[in-house]
Amino acid sequence: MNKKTSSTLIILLGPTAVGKTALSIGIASHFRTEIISCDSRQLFKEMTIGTAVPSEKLLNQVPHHFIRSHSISDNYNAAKFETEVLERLQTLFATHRVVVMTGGSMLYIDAICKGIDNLPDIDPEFRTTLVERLKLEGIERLRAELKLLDPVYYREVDLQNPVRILHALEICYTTGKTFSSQRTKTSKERNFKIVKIGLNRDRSELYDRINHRVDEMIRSGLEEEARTLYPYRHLNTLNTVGYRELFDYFDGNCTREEAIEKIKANTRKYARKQLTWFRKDPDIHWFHPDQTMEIMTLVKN
RNA sequence: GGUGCCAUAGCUCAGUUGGUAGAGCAACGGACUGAAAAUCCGUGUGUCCCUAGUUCGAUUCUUGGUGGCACCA
Repeated sequence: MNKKTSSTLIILLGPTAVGKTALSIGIASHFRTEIISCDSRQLFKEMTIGTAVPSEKLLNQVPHHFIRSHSISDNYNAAKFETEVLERLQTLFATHRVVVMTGGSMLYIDAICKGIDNLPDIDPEFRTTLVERLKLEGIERLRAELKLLDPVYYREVDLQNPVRILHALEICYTTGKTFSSQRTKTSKERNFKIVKIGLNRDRSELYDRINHRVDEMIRSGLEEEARTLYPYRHLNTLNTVGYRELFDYFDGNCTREEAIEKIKANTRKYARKQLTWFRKDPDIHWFHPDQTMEIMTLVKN
């Protein structure tokens, strides 16, 4: 076995609020290594309370990467994450046999494990134009356009989903080629081993933790944090559970109590969506967060 | 204690001129390779409070309970 393939990335994943942080620090400490966060919202330095970034005290126990490292104005996406994390991993594997990655952003995890197709960046102004056209002309019109430009993808895509239609059109117009011809549908090879550990617990227990964590966020000043971000509410990054509900309250569309209940409900919904995605991944070894002994036994081999 | 109103899904409620019932929210399931905490699709889960009648048939009408609310004492 050569030196490269002996490198191992341990990925700790699971629904939001399941209890990943403490365990990730435990595992990283054991291997004297560092942690890469895989969370599409904790990336941003402007958001802290609502994204449940671990406390300074916890973060200081082990070096963390990709937490509050970018700005909400950066126009970030999963492909950029893939590039940056792979670079960082190369550096870390030079001095560590094992690196820990933890988080619950499904697409971002897959981007690291399987890669993402090579597509050009989309001009934000062009996207805005298409979004405007969607509003003015309706989805039917854009669907018809996609049918002409890329009949193959038209047959595969969820025609009710405006985001999918828009993205395909963006790629067709930007590259001058069909979107379908640029979708490889294959996984990239990685020069390190991947071990996926999934954490889950009883649904009612998970929901209790989510509800309590939201109350805790409110006590810690989530409302104030959201108020400072209110001017940037139209950025995609702020279309995020915990913020958009409070923006609704600021706009007078609901009461404060209703907003808080809505944050809890939407967080529970998000956790369910994560579990739906993870369920179909056969590579995940599932545990309860309290099974530290069993988990350590698995990762040591 | 008296009078009136109410009792239907986990919650808020609609409805059936008598043929065992449906909305919103919650819950549950699914899709998803460049917005992904995004976006999109699907599913009704029920002793219609209990009891005795009338009826071919009662969640619906009638009797008597029980519980809740309001008002009067």
